[in-house]
Amino acid sequence: MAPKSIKTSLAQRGVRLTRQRQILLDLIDGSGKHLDAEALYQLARAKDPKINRVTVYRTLKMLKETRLIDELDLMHLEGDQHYYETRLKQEHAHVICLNCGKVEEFFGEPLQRLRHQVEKNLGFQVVLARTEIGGYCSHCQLLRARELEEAKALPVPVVKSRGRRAASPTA
Amino acid sequence: MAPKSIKTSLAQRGVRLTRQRQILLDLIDGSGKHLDAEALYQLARAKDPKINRVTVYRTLKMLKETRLIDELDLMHLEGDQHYYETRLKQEHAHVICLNCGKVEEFFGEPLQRLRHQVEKNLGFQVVLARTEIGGYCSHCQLLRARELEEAKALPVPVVKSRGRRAASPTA
DNA sequence: GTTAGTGCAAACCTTTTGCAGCTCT
DNA sequence: AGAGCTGCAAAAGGTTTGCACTAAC
Repeated sequence: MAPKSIKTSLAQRGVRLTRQRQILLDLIDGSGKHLDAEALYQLARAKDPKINRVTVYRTLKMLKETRLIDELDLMHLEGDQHYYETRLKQEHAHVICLNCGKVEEFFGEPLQRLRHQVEKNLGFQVVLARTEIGGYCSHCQLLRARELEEAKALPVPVVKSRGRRAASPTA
Repeated sequence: MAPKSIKTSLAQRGVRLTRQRQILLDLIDGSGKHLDAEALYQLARAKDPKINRVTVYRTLKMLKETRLIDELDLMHLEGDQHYYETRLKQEHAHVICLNCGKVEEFFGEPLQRLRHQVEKNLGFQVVLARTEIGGYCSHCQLLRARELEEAKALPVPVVKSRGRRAASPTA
């Protein structure tokens, strides 16, 4: 069940808690992962085969505009779709491995400092913040080092590496 | 002219400096603004009416992959297109007014701290970082306060406000 | 001369819209 | 009862791809 806070928050605004929305809300904060519209649609379809993709998009848009969920890009590693997560958690940055697609979350004071400084120095009223960091996770750094070693030991003709697609991101 | 550094950097990789690429490179770091593919295409067309939109996309993709430019979303305030800027500047966050679309840049130590902490705490090798902050600029905060005052003084029926489109972002 | 890069047309993927019918409060 | 939502079909917006031709090195 999606936490009462989101549902009551919606109810207070006069937003109807339809069957479709309940399903989507439960999925969004039930799964620990960052889901995109299509994944959400597929999962929702398992619970209600009648649900329409458009309803998913409309619900996400509404939740985003009412600031109940955050929209992420995750560095567009797999395409141009967006990912979503509840706003219940503490503010965090998303750290994405450009090789394997793994997504880690970083909670730490620089994020709050940043927010405060922007408010103070620019006289800005911060409503939402999104920090995404791309690079290589410790695992892929090792992999890459090993590959380089092998290349040195066995100098075969260099294969031109075109931008590789990463694996699907995980929470 | 785009700085020699970018052009030599490309030349060293064996990338050809075609007429089209020269135009685009000059535009990208000549204008102080954050341009999207379409704006870039229109500007490039003024200098070379034969240039094709596809070439713009291909060039941007290549520059992004070779890490010579950064891709921004600017909170998708006007649509789902991307904006681009050279990587010559110091790392900075983009602060976007959700009402008027103005984009300010924030340089400050929390950004470096964040980067360092992610590298140290997660053993991550940071390659690129993107921080976007949405909210209300000082000007729009005043506007909004005034509107609220007027609403209080003259209690007309509330007009439901649907998500408004912001003005085009500026550097 | 070679190979990378360009232009064109067409496809692609994600998201939005118009409208008629359904449903939650 | 009636506004708010949904589903369907169709379109829009942004970006990529296949292929033959062109131009940079």
